[in-house]
Amino acid sequence: MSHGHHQPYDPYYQLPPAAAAPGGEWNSGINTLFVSGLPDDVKAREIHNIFRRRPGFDSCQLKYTGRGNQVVAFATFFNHPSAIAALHSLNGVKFDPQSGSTLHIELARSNSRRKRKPGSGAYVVIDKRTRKPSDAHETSSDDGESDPEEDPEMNNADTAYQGDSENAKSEAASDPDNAAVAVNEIGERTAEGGARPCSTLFIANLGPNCTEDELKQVLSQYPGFHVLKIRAKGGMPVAFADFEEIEQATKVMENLQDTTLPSSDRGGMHIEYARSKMRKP
DNA sequence: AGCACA
Repeated sequence: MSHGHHQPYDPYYQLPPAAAAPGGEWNSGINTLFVSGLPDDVKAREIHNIFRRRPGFDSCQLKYTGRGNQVVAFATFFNHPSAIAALHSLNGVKFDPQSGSTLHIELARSNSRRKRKPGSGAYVVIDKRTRKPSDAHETSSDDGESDPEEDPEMNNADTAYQGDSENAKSEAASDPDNAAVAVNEIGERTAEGGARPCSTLFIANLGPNCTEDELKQVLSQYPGFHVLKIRAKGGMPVAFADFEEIEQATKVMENLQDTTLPSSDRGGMHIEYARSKMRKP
């Protein structure tokens, strides 16, 4: 098939605006997921149990919005790639087979500003529902374990509600001081490690336990991503990621350079252009 | 610094 677009090869060619994500930024500073599509009787514990096994998970909170019985949740990870990986693996998953409800997950518009208190519960409930006018303080219990018998079968250390009102401020929107960017502060120069631009990337400094799947989920958020191959070499895995266009590979290199995967025990990933393009499958 | 697959 012939591609509809054609652009001349030029090593100094600048990224076309069309290469940017539709809708704006490369939200590479966002570590928080916004979860909707939840049944109105969902429990924070259920949200927590879904996310807790995901690599890089930090904490989550369930929020009963005031509108209808709409319930949403926020899940916070230690870094952006972890959040993206969880997003990809959980988005669209059937949450309740009975009601047929399906998880809808997207990146939150800003990170949850709340840090989990050490030693306290890994999830939080915010209830803004209009129950009774007289009961304005809803879930506001003390910030200790207020309900130890929440779930006897899951009585690990992380099953304590803490309804505190300071959480109520962490909305999905409006948090400019935390919006975090530093997106692309590289020029259009095309000399990464001396290698010439290539639509295949070479990724090194991965942890020994990095899996192809983990990395793939991170990469697949970027347009043009094609194929990932991981190859272990002397104990240290390296990866090759192939993209449709050089410009797309460049974007990914810029955005993920030095970011640390949850599986990593070393520093962040080191990404360069591969010396040769990945062969066609 | 470490770059494979055909």
